[in-house]
Amino acid sequence: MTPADLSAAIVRILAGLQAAGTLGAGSLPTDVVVERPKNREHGDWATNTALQLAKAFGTNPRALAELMAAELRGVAGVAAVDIAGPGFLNITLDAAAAGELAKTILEAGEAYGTGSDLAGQRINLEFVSANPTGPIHMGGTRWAALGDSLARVLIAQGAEVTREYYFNDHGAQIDRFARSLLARARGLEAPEDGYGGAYIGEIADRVLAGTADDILALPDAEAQEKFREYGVELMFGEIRQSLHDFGVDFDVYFHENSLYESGAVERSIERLRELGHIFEQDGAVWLRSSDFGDDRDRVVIKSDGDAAYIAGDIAYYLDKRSRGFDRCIYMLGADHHGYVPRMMALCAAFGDQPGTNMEILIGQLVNLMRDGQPVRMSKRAGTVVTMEDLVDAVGVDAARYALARSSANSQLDIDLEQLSKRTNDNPVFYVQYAHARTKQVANNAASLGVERTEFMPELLNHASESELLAKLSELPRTVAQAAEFREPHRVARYLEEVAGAYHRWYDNCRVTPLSGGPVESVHRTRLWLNEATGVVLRNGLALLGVSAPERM
RNA sequence: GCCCCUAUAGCUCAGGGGAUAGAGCGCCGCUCUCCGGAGGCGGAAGCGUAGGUUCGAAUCCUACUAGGGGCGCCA
Repeated sequence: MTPADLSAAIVRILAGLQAAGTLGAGSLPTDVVVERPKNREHGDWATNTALQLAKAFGTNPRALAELMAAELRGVAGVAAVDIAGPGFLNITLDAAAAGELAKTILEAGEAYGTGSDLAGQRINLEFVSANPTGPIHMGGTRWAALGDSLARVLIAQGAEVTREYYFNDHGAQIDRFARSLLARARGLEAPEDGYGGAYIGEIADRVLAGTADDILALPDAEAQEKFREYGVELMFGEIRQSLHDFGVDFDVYFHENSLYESGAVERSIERLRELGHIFEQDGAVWLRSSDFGDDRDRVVIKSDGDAAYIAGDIAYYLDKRSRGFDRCIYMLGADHHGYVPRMMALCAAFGDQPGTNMEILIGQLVNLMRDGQPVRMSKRAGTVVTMEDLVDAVGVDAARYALARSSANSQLDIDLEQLSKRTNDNPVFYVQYAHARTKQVANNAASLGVERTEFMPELLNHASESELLAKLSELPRTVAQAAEFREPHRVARYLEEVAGAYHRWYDNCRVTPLSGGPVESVHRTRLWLNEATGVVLRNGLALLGVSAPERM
């Protein structure tokens, strides 16, 4: 008996009451929320359904609660139903019905926690998309952790997800990058508007070492082109490697330049022109984005004939849609939030639904802190702190967990001291240790002959077992909400609660008998609960891309 | 000036209309004759301000204050 089972039972009861004429006409909910009450004196589960629906059914909350309670008491596994306050229903299960969950979880295994809310949806999830002009900095790192985890959560809800990286290999920033490489190779200062980190020297050296001809002997324009061609390739290789080492691999690395080479940019602008949303003024080509909620119109082709940045986005969006994606989710940094209205406008200009076909998530900035001061310098990049810096300092698990455990729309300060020097005082270790402990307990149980040969769920009746079971039952709902709200951090917070409940259970309920004592049914049954906790922690950590070690 | 995000414990953050607002860290106590004490138990400590909606607001709305970010024919 899980909260989901109770919820379904309540929906059936309401329908039954209405069919019997006991309730007036009123639209029935398809799902009601059943929650663990904060105060254990209020039972195992509680719902405020009667308070919320009474008005719609033309009755008062207390009366509706009475009707529902009478029916609920007849549901198998329900031990008691009380009505409290203005109309809360407090439900107590019998221990066996609650304990059954341990077996359910073990039978489901890796599938426990998955759902089908998003079944059939084809989602394109674009994140990171950092320019290949330098290493990935903290903003991109946060998106890598959060985006990859979101992808996993969406997949767990049945969506078909393509992780995509938009590779901006076209335009002025790349030119500056190439000029910077060339200048460094010639022993000159970086250009005024160029890039100056130590990595520029490294890349420049590798370009020189990797090309047979003496490209420094070429005229500037040709030499710069060589540095652009090979330098971008090398930089991008490094970015891919950093991401891979971070546990993030994209299904598609999309090259902006390909949109220009294939003519997709011209074709997409032509399409908008046919739809009547393009006009020309002052020698430039404009998108009438103000017709679609943007605060002004936007230049698509500049008066000098070059494409503006948005031209690539127009073509890219159309390309994603033509590849069959119902939803295109973009994860952007806070410094790009001003770009959102024009993106939504171009979506609408194509006749699509902003917010549905196109969804944009904005992530606030993240600061690395050390000794209470922001860390701004990176050895390699010169100015920004990179993904590699963070991983070097704290490791992949701690880095990903720290970045994924907070909501994207709050700014985040990450304390390197807490994550590195005192690693055992870190939330990720609290969770990972709980998982390792389930393994240790299982090993001890095996060596003492405790096996899962019998399962008597009514023996899981200690208060700490009730708490643990209740917490384990919430994984499916947590994952579903994380997917619905695009908030994978919910999974991390949930796991911390599971870990706490497990540690408390461990201190109260032994899986192995005291030395010399007989192995009893209760030990064998508790082993199921121990294993079920391991499954939940493992499945949850997997959604965050964090390892579940068997020992620490 | 306009737009976006944020304001909850000493710190970093959860809490998407419900009952006594939580976690980790830090601080003060306690806890091991038996599954790893990297644990557990107890304590001190908090919703920026002012209104509004509601039976009920940390949560929704408005104003204000404070912090961060953004407002190019840059990318």
